[in-house]
Amino acid sequence: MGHVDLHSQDAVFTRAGEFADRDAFTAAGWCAMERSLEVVGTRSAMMLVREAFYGGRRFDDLVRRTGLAETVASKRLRQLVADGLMERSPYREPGARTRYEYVLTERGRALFPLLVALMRWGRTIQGDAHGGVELAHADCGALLVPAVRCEAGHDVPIEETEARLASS
Amino acid sequence: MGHVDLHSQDAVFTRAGEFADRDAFTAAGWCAMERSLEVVGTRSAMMLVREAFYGGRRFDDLVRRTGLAETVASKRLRQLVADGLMERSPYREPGARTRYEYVLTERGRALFPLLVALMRWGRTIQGDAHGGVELAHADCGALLVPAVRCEAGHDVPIEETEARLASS
DNA sequence: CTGTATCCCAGCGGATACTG
DNA sequence: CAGTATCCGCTGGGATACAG
Repeated sequence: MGHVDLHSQDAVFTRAGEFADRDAFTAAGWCAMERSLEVVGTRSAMMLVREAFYGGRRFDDLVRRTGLAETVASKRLRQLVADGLMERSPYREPGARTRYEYVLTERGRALFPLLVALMRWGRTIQGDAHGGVELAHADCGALLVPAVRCEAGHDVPIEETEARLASS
Repeated sequence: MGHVDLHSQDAVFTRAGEFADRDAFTAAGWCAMERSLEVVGTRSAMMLVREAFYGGRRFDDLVRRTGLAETVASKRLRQLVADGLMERSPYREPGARTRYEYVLTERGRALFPLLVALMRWGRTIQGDAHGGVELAHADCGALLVPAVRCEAGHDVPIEETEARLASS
């Protein structure tokens, strides 16, 4: 491999430590990404989470505003509750009978960057000739964009990203 | 709606303009998020993109390192190319015969924040008792985290997020 | 080595009908 | 209003076999 990169301008992650061995990954087993996809990898799951971020709480609202079939919404909500992304709790408005509401848990709210990333990336495809909902900073009106930082606070571009096996 | 929020501590997006009308969304049609999910909403798509970020290029590598069946990888790669996330181009190492390689396009590389969000969120579920691959800042070694900013550069928490209908 | 063709199964999502 | 039960088509993904 004398001339390693024919396309060195195409930035990819660097590989550190054992992971520099190409096949080490196979031994690493399930990636954290796949675990995420097991939980929120379906259209219905993300749509319900999105509506929850928009403030939807009641079953009927979630169904109507996602456009999902009731059966699908029902099953998915149950799973989202089981997975700890939402909580189903009873509440009663004064004078009304008891209802149930679905609210995002902390784990569910942790999907905020994921939601922003999905919505923003979707805007870039198929032109911008669409209506649709967009997310903005309430204080200044500018559109939201997903970013990548490290825990030390630096902005991290792709070229400075290192993939390695977790110490664990 | 005198007492609006029973749970004002549960941060959700505020709704601006027409979108304050709950049913305006239905008229807004497909959300950009759903378009994203149409393209990268499958396990195989994101796994192939992930491997491409790790530097995988050849069909054989992508298959082995994702663990996907060849048939699935083949079909998915073709679709990723059709969707403009990857490019398939011939190249030849000196003395070897022509091969093909798959490289991320700019649009594919724009999935970087999405990948980080998925990998990071996946770590938070099912404990941290796992090996697996983690992403870090090569310069300082700290782990990557997804963030949300606005185009004006402010960090934006959920409470300062506003959902509105795109002007278009 | 880099795929494609075919067959198969499981899961997602919708339609319809029915309960509390 | 807030679901559940049942059925059914479509697609994602794997196994096997084959081709350039």
